[in-house]
Amino acid sequence: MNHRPKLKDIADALNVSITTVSRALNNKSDINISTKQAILAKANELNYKPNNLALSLRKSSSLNVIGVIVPLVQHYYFSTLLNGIMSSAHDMNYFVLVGESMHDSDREKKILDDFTEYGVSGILLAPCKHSDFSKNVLPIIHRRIPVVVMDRMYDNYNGNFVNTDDSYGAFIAVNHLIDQGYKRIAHIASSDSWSIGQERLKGYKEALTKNGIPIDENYLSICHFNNKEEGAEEGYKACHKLFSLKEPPDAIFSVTDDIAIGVYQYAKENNISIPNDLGIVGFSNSDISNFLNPKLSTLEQYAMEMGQMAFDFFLRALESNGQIFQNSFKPKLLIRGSSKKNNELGSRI
Amino acid sequence: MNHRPKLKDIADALNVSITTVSRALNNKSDINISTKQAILAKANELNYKPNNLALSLRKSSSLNVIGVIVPLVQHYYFSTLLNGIMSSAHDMNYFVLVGESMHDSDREKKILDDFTEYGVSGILLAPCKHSDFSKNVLPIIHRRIPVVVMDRMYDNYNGNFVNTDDSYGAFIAVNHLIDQGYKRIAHIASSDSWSIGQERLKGYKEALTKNGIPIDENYLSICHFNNKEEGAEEGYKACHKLFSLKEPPDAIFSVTDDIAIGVYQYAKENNISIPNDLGIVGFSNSDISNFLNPKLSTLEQYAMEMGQMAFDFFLRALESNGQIFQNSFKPKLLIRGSSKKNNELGSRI
DNA sequence: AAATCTACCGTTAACGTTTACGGTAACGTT
DNA sequence: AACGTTACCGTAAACGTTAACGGTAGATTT
Repeated sequence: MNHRPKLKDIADALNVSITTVSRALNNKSDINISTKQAILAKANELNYKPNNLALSLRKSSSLNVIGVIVPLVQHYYFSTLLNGIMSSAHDMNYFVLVGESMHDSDREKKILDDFTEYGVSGILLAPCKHSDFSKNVLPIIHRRIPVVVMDRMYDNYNGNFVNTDDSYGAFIAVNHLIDQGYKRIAHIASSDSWSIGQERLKGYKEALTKNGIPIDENYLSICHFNNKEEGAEEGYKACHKLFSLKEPPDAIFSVTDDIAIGVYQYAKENNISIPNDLGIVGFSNSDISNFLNPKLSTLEQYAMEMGQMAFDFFLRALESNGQIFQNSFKPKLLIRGSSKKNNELGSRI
Repeated sequence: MNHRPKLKDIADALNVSITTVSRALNNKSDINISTKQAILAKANELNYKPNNLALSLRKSSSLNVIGVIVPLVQHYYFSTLLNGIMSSAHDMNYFVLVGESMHDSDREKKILDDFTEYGVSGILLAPCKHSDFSKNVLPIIHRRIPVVVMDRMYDNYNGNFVNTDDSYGAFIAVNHLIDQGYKRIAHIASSDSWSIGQERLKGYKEALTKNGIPIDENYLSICHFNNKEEGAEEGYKACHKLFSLKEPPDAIFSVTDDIAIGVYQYAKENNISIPNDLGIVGFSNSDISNFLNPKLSTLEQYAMEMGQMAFDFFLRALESNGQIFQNSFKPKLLIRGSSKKNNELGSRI
């Protein structure tokens, strides 16, 4: 007879009521110190563990469970984010339900609804492209379930979030290219209207104007992302367009690392030398950026720290009532081989 | 009033008992067809959704929830595996709890215990290195919770599993190198006693002997993995050792792509040309393998399909009683630039 | 006409826990 | 002696659902 011990087992063994046992284990008052100790000892002896399912039903919300939604776990950035969330969650004894929106807003909504129906105590969401805020997220906020939005930002959103200071990142990246002596700096941007792309574009322009360089719309090449996260092809096309100009750029700030890969391909096929003929800086510090040749300069986004903070924000939002937590991480410029124009010292530094 | 509708709401609205409503919604017998229809209509009108928490308590196991444990989500192979699992789970309306063992057996055990305590209806486990089967997994199997082991195999394990036919993969890889005309083929192996490394070593040896090539123990370089999944350094060292031989190898079959990266680094620093001076084949088709220069020949492991099948096995194990499901995926050799010795036609084919 | 069967439905207990409420005994206060 | 207070503990209801069991009315069989 090997069933899992419950309150009744302890109660029967000590001839007390279930309620008393519950009181002892939950540090409630109205209990004698010696009974309490006896109960605790017995609980320990029987290796009692509270039944989460019963607790969840009682509290009518899944205890210690959060839901996390990302567009795609395979993307290094998101898996790093997930890693950060899960490590914090594990420390705090939280379970993590994971769902993938696959960059489909309807699927995202379905998962969000499933999660709330399941009774998660909070939701951490990295929205997909074209995610519909009022349709997908608002109903959940109205249910008073803590939500932390990560990475992408909704327009006029003023709830909990953690994200990257994209315009700052773009600014220091372009500034760096200017410092290196590049003169005609292009930007391969993203077509969608999401804040990320817009902010990076903004930072790009700010850096140019601050350095007294006029903004040339010809040096703006827009990438139309499909939903499969395959930026390389788009980067290739965009690069081709830029090099069809009478005066092609001598540097590119690419809105993502993926797109930069396409630039590498174009450069290789057309004997354009990186970084001498063309400097390039990406965004994200994807794992691949380190294995390109030369290594791609890029912006570290602290995805793991973002994940940890997102979980922390969730916890704090759960406890405080209605307080709002927000943070933008300043990305860090990683200067590698792809953007060092005057590299007399070689790449061994 | 805006609370979530329950059986009682439907029952009250139609003046029937809760049980009758339950019967109607669950396609049970002992119910009049017209009452049933009325109930279904009402349920639809009120947008009734069953309460998972209550159901879970009743059945004393979390309904439609599985637990998945991988060593590290950031690893492309595991996130792809996860992706496969989650897509199938989503189709079948299952929730997926995810945990990371971080290649720590004790942590793995903790998560496994947490999952079973939580009441998941099944567990999909990609064991960490040095995972302790009898300590971590056996107790769960004894609880009759369906377990599917993925990727790594335990010694003498005869439960449900999906994995890769590693010896086969190694065999065709080495065979390919021989076909290309490489003569002195080394193997950078893994030190741990896990089946994966052993099987790949076995396949390596089989290919050599089948082609009448004697096995030279000097061409066996063992890598000592740490737990951080950083194979590149180890690969570098192993490669250094091999090239200190009087007669260095002209080809390397590397037990993983990560290790192959270290070989690339060594080759670059020592002006060894890949694939002309040194052919190399990796294992896993990691995302990076495609961005190395030249592209790394490697073995596709079908991680996504493995994940999908693992979930399918779980479902079938849940329904059938005690039946066991097993499958080994034959990996596919992806011949890329790193192993084409006689590439007169260039790499444009 | 009595007995049996069938179709339909409700009552009740159960899953394991928490909590509002009530109760008892001992003690102190008027 | 009557009352109030305190410390401790148990009873019962509740969370939302399912399932064993029983019951009733009508139809069918003996």
